[in-house]
Amino acid sequence: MPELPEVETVRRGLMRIAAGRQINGIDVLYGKTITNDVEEFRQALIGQTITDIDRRGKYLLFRFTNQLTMVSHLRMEGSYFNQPTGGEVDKHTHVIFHFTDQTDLCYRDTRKFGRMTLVKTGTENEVGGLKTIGPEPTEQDFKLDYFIDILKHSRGKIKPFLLNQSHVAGLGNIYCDEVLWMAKINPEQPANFLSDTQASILRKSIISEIKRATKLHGTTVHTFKNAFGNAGEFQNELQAYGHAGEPCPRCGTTMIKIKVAQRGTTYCPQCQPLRGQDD
DNA sequence: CAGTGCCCCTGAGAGC
DNA sequence: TGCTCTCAGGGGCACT
Repeated sequence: MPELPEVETVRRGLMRIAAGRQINGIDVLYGKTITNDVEEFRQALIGQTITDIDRRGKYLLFRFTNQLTMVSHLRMEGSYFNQPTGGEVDKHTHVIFHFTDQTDLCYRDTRKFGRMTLVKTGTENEVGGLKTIGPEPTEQDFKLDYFIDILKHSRGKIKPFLLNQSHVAGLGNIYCDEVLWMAKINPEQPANFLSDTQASILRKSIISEIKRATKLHGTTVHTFKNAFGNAGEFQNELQAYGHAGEPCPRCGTTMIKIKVAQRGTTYCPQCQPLRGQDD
């Protein structure tokens, strides 16, 4: 499930296999992947060249000549890879961009959740979740004052709060469990019960964890592969996610798994106790 | 407006 | 063996 570090890894791969290439044909094998009219999408892009690939949160932004931007979200299992034109096409490949250099950029997505939307460059912030997306989880963009302020105004649980991309961009289920474990915060803690100290520690954990995971090319669980078909290395670094029933690396207590807002959630009941407002 | 819950999808794995 | 059921989950959307 690509989260920010995985999407950034994909972006870097795409810069090498797609940037600078000119499109001379597009096959759309599963129409729902494209939210535009499929024929208009194809006609608008044929003849265009990919000039750059940017990222905002978990969204990829393919920049084309002719002032066009394709917003691509991988959701659960979307992936890109390249191969020589005419290569084999499996049943989960839904979109193929043919380049003039006789290579293809293929989009594969087993669960068909991923979406692509073509818009005029400059209007991409009106597409889906980009309308309300929060700051990037970096030292410069994700300010402590801002974080403390939005926490105080939310009575919901901290885990779904962090999964909400309008609060801070890029966190998914895996990194949420990791940063809450690092910061010793219970996933069901109401957001407005966090102390300023906890908020500060949590913010630091988010920034450092995303940075560290990006450096290690993301986490490979299930099927995530980067644009070169390689796995990330960060799965070896996970402390909480996927470790239910095992001893907490910090205190040895058995980690437990519960459901929070429909999401599987692993945490240490000893290190991450539920606290009241005055604790 | 904030929060909740359903839905989109398929494959893996469990249970019978 | 083979069927059915459950689970995995990001984000859009309807609803409270």
